[in-house]
Amino acid sequence: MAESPITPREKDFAAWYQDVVLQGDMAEPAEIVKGCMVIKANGYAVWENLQRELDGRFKALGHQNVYFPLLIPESFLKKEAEHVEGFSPELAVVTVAGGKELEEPYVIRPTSETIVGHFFAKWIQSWRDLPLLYNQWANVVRWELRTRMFLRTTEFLWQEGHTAHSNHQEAVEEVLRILDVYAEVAEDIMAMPVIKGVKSRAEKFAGALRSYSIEAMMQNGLALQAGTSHDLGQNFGKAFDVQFQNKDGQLEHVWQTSWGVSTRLIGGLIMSHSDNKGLVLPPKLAPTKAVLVPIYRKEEEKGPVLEAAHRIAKELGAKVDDREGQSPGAKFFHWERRGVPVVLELGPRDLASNNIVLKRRDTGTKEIISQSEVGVKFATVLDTMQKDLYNAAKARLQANTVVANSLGEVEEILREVTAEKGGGKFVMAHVKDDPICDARLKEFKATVRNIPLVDEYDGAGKCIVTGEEVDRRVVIAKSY
RNA sequence: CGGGGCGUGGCUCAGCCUGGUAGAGCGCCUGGUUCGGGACCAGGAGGCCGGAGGUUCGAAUCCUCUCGCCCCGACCA
Repeated sequence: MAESPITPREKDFAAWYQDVVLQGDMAEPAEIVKGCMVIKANGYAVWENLQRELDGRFKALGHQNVYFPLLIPESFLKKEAEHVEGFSPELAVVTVAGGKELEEPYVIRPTSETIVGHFFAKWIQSWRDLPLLYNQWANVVRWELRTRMFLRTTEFLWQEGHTAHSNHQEAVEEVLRILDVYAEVAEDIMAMPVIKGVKSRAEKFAGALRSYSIEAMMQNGLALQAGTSHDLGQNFGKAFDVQFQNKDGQLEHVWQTSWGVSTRLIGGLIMSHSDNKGLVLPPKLAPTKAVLVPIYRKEEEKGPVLEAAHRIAKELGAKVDDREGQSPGAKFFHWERRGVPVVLELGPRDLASNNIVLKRRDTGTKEIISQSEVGVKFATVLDTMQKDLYNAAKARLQANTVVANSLGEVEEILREVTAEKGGGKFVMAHVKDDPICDARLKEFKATVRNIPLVDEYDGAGKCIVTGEEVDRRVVIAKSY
């Protein structure tokens, strides 16, 4: 990757984002495959870290990993009416295989509820078989009309949880438990504050009874749906005849859930923290937490500097950038744009004074510290940086969240921010959960992001569209 | 899928209007001097101009089609 300038964020947010992804060596468009991307080593390492965090939490809650086929018989999609309606426009279908036209085409999975339903029906007979708690790490394909790296690509990586329960309450508890896991990973690991809530009926997953989401705000004020958890009710249970015999000997359809987060999280991560110098990664997710740049001018300085550099780097688990023929300055820029949280400088002056220079990626502040304290200081800085990134994002979310009490006010606020290069705000207003209301908001190119689980505002009020009483304000925003 | 923009060495782009067989800067390779925020000198490698047709004696340049990327919209994690 040649290192080129990064478009300033305030000049063109979309161009900035793309530059950061490219210059941070996270991914690049797979220009030979429409709408797809190559996730590069630096990006994939972040995904692996996210996988590790999520997978451990899923397993701690009793889930097991499984793997279902990539190809799904086309007829499966049609078994749940709303599901097929929601997904058919974005399906990729295999009609020829082995040189022959297939009798029944396969769709490449856009999600796996249908094929999971089929197998759940085989595996579940008794209430003793429940709950079934599965997760799968997989790729899916959705033929999108417009793509952006990480945020929306034709193929993407995700995890999809699929569970079956003997009653609705237990399923709902599962849905909310997972939503908490998502929020925890987003906030504690990604340093990305989110709002947990219920999707409006108009925005819910095709085939679900209810969808829940975590919504994050990007640096331009647009919303990003960062994770979803669905209460599928008995819809798929009925469509695929997933039945169990209850304790009374009666046959019942199971209650299912499904939930997922994808590589989109990486897009959210980038748009939450990065700056005009490039990528900024929170310490807990950064593949490389620190790089040490050795500095020497005379040949006789080289040996001692490198020796000390490797000794200190080993102690910290840092990487030494000992490439020849690159000036220290060039190295600083290189690691800066790749989002490495801490860059250490060690030169003859430091050797003489037993010091080392430590620089934070987020604030850009340099600190000269004693070599004997570097271990403790390093850990503290990573910890502080993790917290500071979260706090900054949280402050931005709060600063850009406003209250509106009429449709006109919502329009006004959104029009104002949109005028500034496609920016956005979160507008809190009373809106009834009715597709008619969603449709009105769509006129402002905004949607109900979700109805927060926790009401941080002033309780009930009258819907700004219908005038009917609703119990709390919802989040309205333009979104990715 | 509609509207707009863009595809020329690895990267950023000039050349196209007015056809004559390809350039610059950066990067890369070799050697040397450098090294505390993008070093310098010398030498060198690298491009059938996104692809396919057409017009022409001759096409990066003109025409048609096509593929991809970016932006705006409609659809969506």
